[in-house]
Amino acid sequence: MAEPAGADRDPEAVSRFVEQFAAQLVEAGLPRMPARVFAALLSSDTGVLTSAELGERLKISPAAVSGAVRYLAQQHMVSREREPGSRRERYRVHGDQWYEALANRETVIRRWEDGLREGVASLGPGTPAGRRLAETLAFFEFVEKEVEAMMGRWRVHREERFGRG
Amino acid sequence: MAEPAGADRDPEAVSRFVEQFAAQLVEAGLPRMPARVFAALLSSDTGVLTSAELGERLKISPAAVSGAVRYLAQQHMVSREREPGSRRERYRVHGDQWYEALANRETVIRRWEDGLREGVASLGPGTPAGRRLAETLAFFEFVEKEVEAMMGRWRVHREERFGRG
DNA sequence: CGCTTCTTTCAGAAATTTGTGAAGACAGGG
DNA sequence: CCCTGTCTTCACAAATTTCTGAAAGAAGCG
Repeated sequence: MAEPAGADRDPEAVSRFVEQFAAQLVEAGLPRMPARVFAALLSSDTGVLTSAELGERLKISPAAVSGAVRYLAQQHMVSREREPGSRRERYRVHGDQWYEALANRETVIRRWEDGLREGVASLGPGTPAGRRLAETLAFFEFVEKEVEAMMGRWRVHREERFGRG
Repeated sequence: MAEPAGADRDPEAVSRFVEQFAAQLVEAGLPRMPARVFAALLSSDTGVLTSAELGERLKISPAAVSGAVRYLAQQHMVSREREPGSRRERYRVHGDQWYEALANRETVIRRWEDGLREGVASLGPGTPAGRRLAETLAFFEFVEKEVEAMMGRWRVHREERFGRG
């Protein structure tokens, strides 16, 4: 029964999961290729794969891997490591950082807030519409603070439950 | 100086805001038409517009309005009301409900969780990959609980600051 | 210093998504 | 019971996005 450590167990099962989970990510707004690459990394044993491995498992061209990885790195969902002494690059899911990136989306929220502030100013803070926007803005500011606190609590919770990975 | 209540002040300013804020929403994953319709509602004085008004302000066809509104209603970001005694339909942003819909995304999170659970099972809970997925799953479960609590706090905070709208 | 291996960039083909016009459906009002 | 006004659905056209193959660009290694 034992698990031949190092090799993925049932490649088909893995693939099924990858595709299915990637589909969810797509539905949530992620572009397809990045979603697939990400899911593949997530379900790999080490959490690290090379460009070639990704291309092979997902049956996509090097170009597609390159594009997807760039996207994911920009979103801070993976990091790229240069294997010293080799031209190979390795991409890694940061075990405990990627979901912070997902959950935060700090930059995005900031831009929303900026947009809303402008809106309040230009529609007039005293108008009904202005007031509605101001309330929305307040909500995002609130969330921003809360999420930060929540992440702190998560780290504690996580450590209790999993030990620090 | 006063604000001619009822009429939007500077239609151009409103439009600028609508388009700019909609663009942010698009970037965050919302389809374009729904984003524009939503922004238009958000920046209207009453928070309620008819299909015709939307089409006129955004320069889009009735078909486009129909599609966008259906999408937004499914996401619980607007609600539709039938003006009794008229065939006109009115669409409303729920002042304080839409961001709950945004923040919750409960259904989405649930599906992610389901996907992850399957993944853990099929990759094997004892494998490194399985453990990674399990941790991710734990994270989402954690977030789900936290968000609920957060929303409670928000309602309190909101009431203090704005009175119950 | 040139060879080899891997990655990135670029232009185009293919597929998907998006919005329109036109026809159909539904509901009130005469 | 038909007419009118409003929303929805459908099929198609247009635009955008997405992925590939090919060529150029780095970086180690002999």
